[in-house]
Amino acid sequence: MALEISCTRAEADQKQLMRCRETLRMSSNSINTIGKVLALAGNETRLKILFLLNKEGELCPCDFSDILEMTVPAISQHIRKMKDAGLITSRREGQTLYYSLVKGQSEVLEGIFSRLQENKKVA
Amino acid sequence: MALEISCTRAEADQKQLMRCRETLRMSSNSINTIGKVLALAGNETRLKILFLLNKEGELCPCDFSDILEMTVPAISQHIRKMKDAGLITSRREGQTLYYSLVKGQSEVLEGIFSRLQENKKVA
DNA sequence: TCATTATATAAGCAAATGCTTAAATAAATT
DNA sequence: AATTTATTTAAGCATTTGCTTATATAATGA
Repeated sequence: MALEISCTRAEADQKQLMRCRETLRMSSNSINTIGKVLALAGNETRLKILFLLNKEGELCPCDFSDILEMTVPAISQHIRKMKDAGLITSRREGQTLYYSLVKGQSEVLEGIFSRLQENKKVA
Repeated sequence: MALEISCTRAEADQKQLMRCRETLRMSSNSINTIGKVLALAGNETRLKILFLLNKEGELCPCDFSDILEMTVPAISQHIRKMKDAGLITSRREGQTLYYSLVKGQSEVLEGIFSRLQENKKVA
């Protein structure tokens, strides 16, 4: 891909194109960070896990396996991704690992949860 | 996968498991809808497109191709997914198609944009 | 009408994703 | 120490995703 500005439309607003590039450059860190959170939450299984953790406080992989009717390894692999991203954390009690949300880690997620809980139109 | 409750932990809270299932059942439509939006916005290219549309009002595929340094077909395919999902719409002016956000269609997205614009910690 | 421009669509392919099953860890119980 | 339980990790595989290139459609202008 060429790097120079190349949109050939007669109406193309070169200043707008430059401004857009600058906007993205300025926000690139935020976009990258938020994009990762959205990609994680964009999987239905993970969204359910996050939503339930928000509502119940903490749950273990075995619980999720029951609730979501999925194998424990499948759950465990989803959990790992979210833990790696710093969205959730764990506490051990005997053999059981209780997972919970890392609070204040994602205001975007918290906004989503509030919408889901209110059971409003959420699109 | 078995359908009955099967978590065998001594501490397993059967009422909690039932409550979680009921919660998911109640919110399943919302979860499904929001999950699709998050999956779309969870791609960095699409997130940038949505972000720029929010900021600039409307832009055409050619603009995005320039700004994001990607081929027009690549852009066009991302746009299609978001249009199919009802997140964006288009207006024709001669040969050019101007795309814009469908307002009020996703409050979740709007929340994300406001965070990005403020350039705050967004995780 | 023919060429040009803007966009979309389709086919092909490499990479990423999300499951499965089997094996490894770790803690509790016997 | 050996067994059971909870969880993780790893390997394998089918599906999905997101690009590429080539082709189709649609509008403009010579």
